[in-house]
Amino acid sequence: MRLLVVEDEARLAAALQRGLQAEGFVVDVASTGPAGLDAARHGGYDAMILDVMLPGLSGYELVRRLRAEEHWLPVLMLSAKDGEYDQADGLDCGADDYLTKPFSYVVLLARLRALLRRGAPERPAVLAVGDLRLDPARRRVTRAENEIALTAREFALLNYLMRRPGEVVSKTELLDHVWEASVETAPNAVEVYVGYLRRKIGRERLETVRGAGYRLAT
Amino acid sequence: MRLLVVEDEARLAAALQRGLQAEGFVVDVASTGPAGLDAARHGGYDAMILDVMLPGLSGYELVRRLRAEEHWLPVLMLSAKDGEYDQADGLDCGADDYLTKPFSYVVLLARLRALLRRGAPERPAVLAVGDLRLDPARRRVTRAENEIALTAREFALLNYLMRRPGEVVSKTELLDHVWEASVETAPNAVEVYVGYLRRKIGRERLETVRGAGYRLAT
DNA sequence: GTGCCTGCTGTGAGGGCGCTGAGGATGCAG
DNA sequence: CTGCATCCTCAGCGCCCTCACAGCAGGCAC
Repeated sequence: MRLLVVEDEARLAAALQRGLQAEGFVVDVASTGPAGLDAARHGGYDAMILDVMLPGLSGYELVRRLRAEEHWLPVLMLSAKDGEYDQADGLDCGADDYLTKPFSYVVLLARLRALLRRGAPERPAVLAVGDLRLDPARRRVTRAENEIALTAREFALLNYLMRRPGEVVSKTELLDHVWEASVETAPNAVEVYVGYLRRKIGRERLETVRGAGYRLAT
Repeated sequence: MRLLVVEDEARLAAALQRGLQAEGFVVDVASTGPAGLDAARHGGYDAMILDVMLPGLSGYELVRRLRAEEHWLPVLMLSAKDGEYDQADGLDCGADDYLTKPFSYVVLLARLRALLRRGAPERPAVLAVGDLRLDPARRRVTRAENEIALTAREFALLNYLMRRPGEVVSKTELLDHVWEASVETAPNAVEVYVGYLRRKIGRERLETVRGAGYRLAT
């Protein structure tokens, strides 16, 4: 986990760096607004801790520019309670969370972890066969990184086949599981939808086993 | 551990103070709403025990204001069972736990310790998806820094969707979580409110997945 | 080659699904 | 009470999905 700390007060910056490194983070520090913006743009960080009062460019303005450029890096903002700035501004300009100085280190860590957890949602439930990927939760299918649009029935069919890669699945089994058991559907419907699927995921990925059923090539 | 007790009934306040001090806590007492709010703002307490019925400012309102000012002090609320107030309201306005009078002192202590163990609650300060931001505590939504006015239902719907960005959420799931489970609501209501939301947050942000549900674009 | 069977696909009808405008019901503020 | 906001139902509409049908292609047995 890589963090960027943008803070001009040297002692606080050093303390944060040391503390966060002790927690196992990789921490870079920038001490001016422009330097921070540059680092955030190019650095591939997982989150940024950002002071409001900075030389050269305020923290608000920094986030605003970052967001304007379509960077959605999670930002935890540190704002001084007194003075003209207030927390509402911090949120409105695009920060994800904020903390008022003085803050407890434990709280900072908790908020930071919450931010990171949100930032990188783990989704292990993705089916993959060859270069085909199917994400049931997002209802998304990609082939070699390209998204493929499927109808509900097509998706259900592919979903079933991808859970049995390499196996031959009979037409009646598909009718039972992909179609409602209640209504009688002609077996030809399966052939039709296999056809649709082939056009979208690639003809060769879905083999016909004559007299037996279909097999998803691994 | 420093505690703030906000309770206008003198005998109960005194009893609490004595009991909790015996447990090793440092206990301050405020006897009106405004005094309690002031103390909570500036006192650096680890938790607050708060009566609902207070002169000057109700407990609900007190917590609401506290949260609006971004103070996340753990709050244990004491509500009278009868009367117009109920527990749901207490939770909705930002309390962390509640107890109905009359309560056992042992239970109060247990709940209090649980609250303190949890510590400074890591609140999802802001949900962010793209340039959309939703602040549950303040009930505010902004898009690219512009505030968007939402009705209660619209807000609840967006709130739920923003916790599952990119995932497809079915209409029945939305009915279960955004609408009251008790009353039967037509699935069409979801469609209607999705329509309202789209007009406010941008048509393209809320995709329809035919036959499956809706997805908030990431 | 001929006949048969299995599977493929273009076409088109039917209908399910989702969107929207209108309006009634309810609650709240003035 | 009046006016307004919100919630939700209803009905109509349009589109896309679904699937039956029928003709065609290709494999297999003889």
